[in-house]
Amino acid sequence: MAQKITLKKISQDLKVSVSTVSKALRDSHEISAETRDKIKEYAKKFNYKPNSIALSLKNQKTKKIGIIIPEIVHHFFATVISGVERVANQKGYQVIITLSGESFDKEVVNMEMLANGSIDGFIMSLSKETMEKQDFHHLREVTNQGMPIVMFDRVCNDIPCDKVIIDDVAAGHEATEFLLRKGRNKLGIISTVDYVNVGRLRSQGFKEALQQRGFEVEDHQFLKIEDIDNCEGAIEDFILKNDFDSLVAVNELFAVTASKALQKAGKRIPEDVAMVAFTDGMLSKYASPTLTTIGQQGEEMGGIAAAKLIEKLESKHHENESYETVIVKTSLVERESTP
Amino acid sequence: MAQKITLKKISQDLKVSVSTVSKALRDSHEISAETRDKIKEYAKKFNYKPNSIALSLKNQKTKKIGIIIPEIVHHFFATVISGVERVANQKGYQVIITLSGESFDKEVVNMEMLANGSIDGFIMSLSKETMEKQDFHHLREVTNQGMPIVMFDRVCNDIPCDKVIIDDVAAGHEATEFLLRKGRNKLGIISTVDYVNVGRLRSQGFKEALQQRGFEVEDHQFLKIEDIDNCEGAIEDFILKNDFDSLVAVNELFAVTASKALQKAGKRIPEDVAMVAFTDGMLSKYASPTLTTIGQQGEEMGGIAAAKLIEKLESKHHENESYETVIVKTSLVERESTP
DNA sequence: ACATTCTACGAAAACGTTTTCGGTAATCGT
DNA sequence: ACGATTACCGAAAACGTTTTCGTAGAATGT
Repeated sequence: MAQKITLKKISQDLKVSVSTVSKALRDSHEISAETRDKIKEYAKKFNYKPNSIALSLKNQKTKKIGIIIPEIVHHFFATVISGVERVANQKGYQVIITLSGESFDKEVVNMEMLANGSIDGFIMSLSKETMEKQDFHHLREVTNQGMPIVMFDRVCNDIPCDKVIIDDVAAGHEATEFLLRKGRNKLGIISTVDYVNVGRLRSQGFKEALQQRGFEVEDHQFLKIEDIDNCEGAIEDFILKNDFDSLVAVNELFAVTASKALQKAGKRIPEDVAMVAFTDGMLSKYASPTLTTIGQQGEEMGGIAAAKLIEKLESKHHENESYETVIVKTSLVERESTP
Repeated sequence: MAQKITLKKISQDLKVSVSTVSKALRDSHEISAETRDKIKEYAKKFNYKPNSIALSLKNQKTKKIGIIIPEIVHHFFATVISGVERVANQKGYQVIITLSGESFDKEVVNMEMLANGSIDGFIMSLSKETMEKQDFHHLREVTNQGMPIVMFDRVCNDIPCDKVIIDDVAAGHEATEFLLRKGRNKLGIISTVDYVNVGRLRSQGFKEALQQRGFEVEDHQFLKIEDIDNCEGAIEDFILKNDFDSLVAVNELFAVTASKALQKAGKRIPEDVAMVAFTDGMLSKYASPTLTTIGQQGEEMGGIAAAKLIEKLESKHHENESYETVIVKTSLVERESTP
């Protein structure tokens, strides 16, 4: 019922000017104590809150951050958002989220919708289609307009912006080396198709680790999953056709699927086959057996991304035109899937 | 570099008035074809897009929906957001997300931040603290200002608004009845503390189902978890002290934890103990054994909530002051944890 | 030829703020 | 007592739109 109260209404009710009300509420010395108190009391009584849209228009900044990610139901992305939200809120920013659903077109549309003044800057992770097409014109348009972008996880190098990533090669290396140190020597890796950066890079780390130890690396050790939602068959094939004593999986889902297939085939984990997965999420913690994982620190990545974006937004001095790539350290969490 | 282009800049460059530009771009008949084309061409060339903040201020509507949920890393909430986002986007709305982290204060603060004109309406699920305190003044303030709210899952009855819930009593009944029909007769339920609605209601359904079948229901059949992050001990106790042949768990986490504890105690699932869980998420699908669950249809709930909110927002005729509670049907998904 | 109707455009208000600039009194200094 | 300062307040511009209204000139009607 009680419609929203504005400066104008207060000014009319109290027979003063709008500017007087505004100044009074912001404790300007130009207003007498008497008038100020009267106005403040009235404002409080009617629960006045400045209209944020009007402020945005006036100040030319919205105090909002736009997020574009492929999916929100992936635990990793959810943790990133959680991290972004935490530091953004703490610095007085709000978070608008849009989902690309791994679609290039939706990514472009969402970006255009947000870039029309709705937000001050972007935090995003590219869709699979975008990675595949290598078409970044929408990103370039936004940066050209002077709107900063911080990319995380799935990034590209063609756009000048800050980035927050994990060193996927090193992490792949670490996972592999960990298995080698446990005495394993017949390793396989279950990865994604190559245009997904993280899959390619982790595979590369896998390869490098093996080569450093003098192993020959052969194609049959690599499984590249195309359709993540229907991976059972491919994974089952993979483990049956090869005689691995250990596996690296670039995400939890592949790992759990492989784990089940192995158990079904009568192999014991970790005795017969050891496993290391990426993304330390729910599944790793609660699968049977629980999975040794390389944690992706989504929460931390989100926090860092938000901090960097806000820093850029609030350094009005535009001279600051340098871009940084933050590499977040991964952490190996040992669980039951490794001896 | 190329700063954002506005109507004013176009009008100056083309030596016409701002109103002419605006009309031309909106295909007004008041503008000659020649002028219109010239303006449109220029606008396209410089990629003009109307500033959404200015539009929001002018139209007194933002085309944005505010979401407040306890946590985003819970799969159920993530699916709800996904559903909201889908239908909202399709109808030209954007989604702003804030997290209460189960804290009453943060819920209030977030609500106040969003209610200052940032959004047109709310979709929310209450924090645990709010449910416990039963303090809804912040909700009432918002509805009093004429801003609609749609609540889902964790709702309260003190606020006039639309609601989207599952019939938790019926669902608890269904889960229990399912086990009874499988011939089980020593049932237990692992639930949350009573101020969390869903836990209480599902427990009630459990009780009713048993009573209808003529069973006596005793306190030792109920476990109410206080601290969801440290539930192992309590659950282990619960299953060791009782000789259940089947369990209902009000969420996946409890179910998986119980499943592990049971297997550790040498019980086979489902032969010795059958289990039904709530929330059909990742864990249920990938745990060992996989879990029979009552799906919560988060995606659908989110979609319905968004549709109802937008419907309310766009029915300018304020006469429409009736509120509806939509009950989403649950679906039982049978997996390995039941015979 | 004169009144009327179109055509095509501009001026201005409105949305809710903040801030700069002016201006009127009253107070001060000498 | 007179100029200068101070205390207090209002007008107006600005942010970027859309829309209502006004109006000049041209075209039309009789």
